[in-house]
Amino acid sequence: MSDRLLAGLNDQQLAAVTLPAQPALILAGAGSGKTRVLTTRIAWLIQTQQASPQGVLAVTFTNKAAREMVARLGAMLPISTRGMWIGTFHGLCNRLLRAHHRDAGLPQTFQILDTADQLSAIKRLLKAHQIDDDKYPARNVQVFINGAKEAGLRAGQVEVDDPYHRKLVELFALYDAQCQREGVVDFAELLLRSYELLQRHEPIRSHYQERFSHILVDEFQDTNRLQYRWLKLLAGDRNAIFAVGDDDQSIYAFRGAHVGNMADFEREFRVRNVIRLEQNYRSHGHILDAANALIRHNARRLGKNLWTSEGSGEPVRVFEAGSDGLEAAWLVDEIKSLVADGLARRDIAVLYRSNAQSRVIEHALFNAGIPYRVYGGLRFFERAEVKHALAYLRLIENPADDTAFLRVVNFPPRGIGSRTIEQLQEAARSGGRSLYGAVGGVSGKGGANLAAFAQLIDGLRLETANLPLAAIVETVLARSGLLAHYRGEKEGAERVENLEELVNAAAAFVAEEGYAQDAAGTAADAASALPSPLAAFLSHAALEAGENQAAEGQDALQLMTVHSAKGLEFHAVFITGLEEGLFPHENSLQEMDGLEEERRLMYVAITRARRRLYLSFAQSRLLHGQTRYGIRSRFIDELPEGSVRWLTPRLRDGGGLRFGPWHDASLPAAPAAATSREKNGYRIGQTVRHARFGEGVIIRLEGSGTDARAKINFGAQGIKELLLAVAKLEAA
DNA sequence: TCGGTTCAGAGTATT
DNA sequence: TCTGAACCGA
Repeated sequence: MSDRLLAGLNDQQLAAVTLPAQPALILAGAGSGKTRVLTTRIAWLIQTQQASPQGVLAVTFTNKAAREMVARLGAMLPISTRGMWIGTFHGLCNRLLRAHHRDAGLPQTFQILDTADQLSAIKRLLKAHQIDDDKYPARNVQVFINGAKEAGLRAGQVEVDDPYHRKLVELFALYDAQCQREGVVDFAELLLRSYELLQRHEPIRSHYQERFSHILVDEFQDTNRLQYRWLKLLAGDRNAIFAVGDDDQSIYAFRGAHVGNMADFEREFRVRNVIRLEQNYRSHGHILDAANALIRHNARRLGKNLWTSEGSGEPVRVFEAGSDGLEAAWLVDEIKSLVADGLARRDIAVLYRSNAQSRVIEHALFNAGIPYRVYGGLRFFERAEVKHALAYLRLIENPADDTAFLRVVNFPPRGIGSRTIEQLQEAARSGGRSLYGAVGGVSGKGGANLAAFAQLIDGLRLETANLPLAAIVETVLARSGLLAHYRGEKEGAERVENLEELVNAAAAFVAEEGYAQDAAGTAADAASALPSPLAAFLSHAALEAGENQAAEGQDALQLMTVHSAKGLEFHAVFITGLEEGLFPHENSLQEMDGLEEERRLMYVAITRARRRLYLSFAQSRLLHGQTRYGIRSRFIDELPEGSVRWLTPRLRDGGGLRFGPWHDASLPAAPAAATSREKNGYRIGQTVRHARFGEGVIIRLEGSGTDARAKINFGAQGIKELLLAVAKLEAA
């Protein structure tokens, strides 16, 4: 059984999957089977009983990655993945805080502010304290606060030496106090708060440290400083962190990612097991040669070189266009011929550095009648009408949520204008209460309207108390007047649809996800009562904003930024706008290590392509209303000539475009699985000690009698095959 | 409260 | 050039 699990892994993958419980760093190149290693590792640990499903904690950055891990694990193991701690940093922290809300100093019903909610909370704060918003724009304050939190710092811990920053720190403290009063936490707070929870409460800390015998981290290069400390704290003395990442694909420094965490981890945890996954199962040789050559221009790397057992394939094609319009026109022609040759549109991606570049391309595609999908944009739970509905739901759960209150107090319009709101805010401030709590403090017509609104919320709370989640949502939509309001609007049809979709989402949440899922295996951890289905749904809405584009039905070309292409792969990839100033972006050149990050971004872009890669740039481009003349990106010149073919006269002859048949390389066939169980009292997964090699894990048992042999992974010492009769193994 | 006008800014993004 | 936010008048 475990042999089947391990079948088909290459040597490095096998070594990684079966490592002993020690700190390990896996440098997983693009397309090297990273997710497979992660999930197989978990399955291996569980199947060989080195860990129980409850004893594993696996953390990712996106819900998508977490879902994929759960799905693949479910396919590998006949166990329920429910109740396992596999999720995003934020999702897991939320779980921790829900279970220990009291110790974390939060109300049971605490709600999560998304980025937009946080910004409006800050705006409100600035207004209340009459801060000059020219000097302190809400956006900057937000960046400052989140930056501090992501570095693990509270207001009192930020060191400042000028009046400007002193004021920011002051606002930081006021903001935190406001959140505390309102019972809300922002994204960064989820992490910081749960870090502090573990740090300050020894029993809770040791409980989880003992429970999680194995911690696995995906995309380790993207962790920020706080996440690193969080992991370290949770790992305790055991230190069994299995970190998988690729420093060459670190492209999120701008949002706090600290690649240095990889080197820090290696040093601080004295990692003896650095394993490189360099065999690439995705791209043909020329594409990998281009990627390798490009990334070699970066100085600070842990070092890695991708290779493939497939052939060189086709060279990378480069096209020079006269203008951005002509670049798009060429793109259209090229895509048409790819499609004519039988390639599915969904297997072709057009990548660009910044969103604004999509416009010209979309225009050309639209005129040519080529179906396409643009990634990025508003997600389901971010739509105004959905956020309105959620605000009502939040108020039912937690009336002190002023952000939610202000969002819907006069929506749909009910005669509560800015005057009334000001009076209410004054009453709330002087009484030290929430807006909701201060409703009685406003007199006159506005006051009456406010009272009616408060009654509406109270009524909803009572009415929905015992209803199933979907019915709660339905009731709120009807009684709040939201549905009626949008039905009466000329162009409200889509909004009405979205609101109806919200009811479906609620029903699906209960049915599929099962809000009580968390409780299944973790009842012992949950010191307090479970959150209500409504609270769970609201967290879900904040933590998972949903799809960012609809209609995936038809076969459409894929348009996206290079950033959003990370982790994806396509048969054919176009990287467009390869001009100095655009890619690498001019703003990045001023930044510390900015150029290297841009180069990594290019590396990510190149390694998305399986079979065919196009690079293009334009001599002129309309930017901010003005024609800019660009020169081709240095990144093109950093590619090896032998792997590149110019389609326009430049370095080499132009030459006609020829297309070969598509070769689809499948993964190498898995060797036939052998069977083995216990031998001479040893079993697979067992940790043993060898006089010379130290501790290792048995990964295979073969032969019998005097010929009985064991294959053992000794981590840094490598994988050895030993005769059981000769080697003196002790059970560790 | 809405709708039009003016003005600044324009990079990448998940939770 | 285009977009979104802020602002002012009806």
